[in-house]
Amino acid sequence: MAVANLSLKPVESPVALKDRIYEELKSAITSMNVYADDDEYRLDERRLALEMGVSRTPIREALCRLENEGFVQNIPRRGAFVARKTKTEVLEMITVWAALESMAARLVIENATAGEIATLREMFSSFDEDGAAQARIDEYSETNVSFHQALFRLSRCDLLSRITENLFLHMRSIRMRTIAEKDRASRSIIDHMSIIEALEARDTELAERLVRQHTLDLGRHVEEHVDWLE
Amino acid sequence: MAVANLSLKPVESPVALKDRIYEELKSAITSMNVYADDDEYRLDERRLALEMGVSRTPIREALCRLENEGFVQNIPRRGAFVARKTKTEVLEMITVWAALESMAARLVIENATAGEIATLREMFSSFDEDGAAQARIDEYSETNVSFHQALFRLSRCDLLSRITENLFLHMRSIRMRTIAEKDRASRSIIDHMSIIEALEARDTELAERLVRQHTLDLGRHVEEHVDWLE
DNA sequence: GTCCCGTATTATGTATACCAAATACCAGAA
DNA sequence: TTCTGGTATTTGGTATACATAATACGGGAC
Repeated sequence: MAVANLSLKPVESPVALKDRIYEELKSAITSMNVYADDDEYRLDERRLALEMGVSRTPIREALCRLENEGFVQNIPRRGAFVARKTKTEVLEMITVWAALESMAARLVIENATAGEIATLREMFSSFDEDGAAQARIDEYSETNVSFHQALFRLSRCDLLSRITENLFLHMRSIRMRTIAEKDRASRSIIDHMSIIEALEARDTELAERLVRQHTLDLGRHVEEHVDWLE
Repeated sequence: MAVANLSLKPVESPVALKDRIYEELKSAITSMNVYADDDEYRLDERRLALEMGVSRTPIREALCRLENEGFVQNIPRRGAFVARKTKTEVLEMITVWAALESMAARLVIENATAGEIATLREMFSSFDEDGAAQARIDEYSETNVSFHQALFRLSRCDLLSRITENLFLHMRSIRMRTIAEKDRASRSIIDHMSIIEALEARDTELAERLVRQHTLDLGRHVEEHVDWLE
């Protein structure tokens, strides 16, 4: 018997409620300015359930995941709160970030093609003129994040990307209050160019050191200039 | 009014059911030999609830946490299974480990006292004679793990330790099937001594490189010799 | 007026019930 | 005997109900 050779794609299984709620809450939390004031942001299960039109159960499962990822702090018998990182925790996140990204740089040199590395350079092509980065600071900030994410993608190591993804989201909250310090942009673009050059030259040790130093510099900057974290 | 100056410690809040279940399940999963045969180990919610004498709710919350940590794989509408890592995933874990531990080495040099570094050396004092490590391979294996954990502890970076803790647990399952390869012990002890010497000399770059290479070597070994992972 | 204690209320932790999807099983036909 | 299709059962996903701990509030005493 002839078998119909249809090219079928698997039907998408309906996404579970808890997963959609997780996404919804996560994006809500990461896009809010947690450090704007000193209020604690409480996440009332009952209220959330009511607002989202579901029962408490999937809300709780979503909060559980968010707690494991560090976006929510759950105090027994008290409830869930949007997590606020201490300065120490932020500095430790930056340290881990530095460790992971410098390893990513090594892997990029091992695994990425010259063409792929070239795409990194292209990302910054529109910021060539002096002061362009400061002038379009928001746009540059986006490119900045994309650059670091691309580095992880080109490393071909999923786990590295996955761990860092949450670190990025945490840092985004921090950045919301750090926009003021625009003078770092020019420094940043120089760093990035040096990193790209090291990658192009396939200089593993140099690329690794530059990436690490770039991130640790951010850490030092936070250490010295950020005084609004407990 | 005089205030009674009693030295009281906070009453321990009764540990929530879900947390005890989490601990119980985690230790059960990490101590079992997941890779012994090809069976899938199913975690039936109802059966677990019955066996542990609780309802399904706390079981589900515990499974949720374990899933986030990668010990359990939850297939929608199918149930929870003890997670089996693919070879790729194991290699990626080792890569991340290498990244984190080489950063830990840097921090040890920055933050640890000479006395603390000396404790690392002492850990291996009973394995001084040639072949002692191979002779008492189980004991050496324990010391081995302790050494790496101590390195993270001395780095004074909680986040590094915390992330690595789960990596260690995952690797333990792998090691259960790798005991056969005893010839690696002598190589391992030489590596560790070189690392300790670099730490004592406060040679950051060297220590970092040695630590990274030591772990990446393990990765290469797994890559080449482990054929029982999918 | 202030402080303390007891009660009421609220919210989390846990248990249970219901529903829908997936699998297993069985019967019937080729 | 084997394959197919339908039904039954199992099981995870979700909703709801109940119990208990924590907090808030109010009344009474000093």
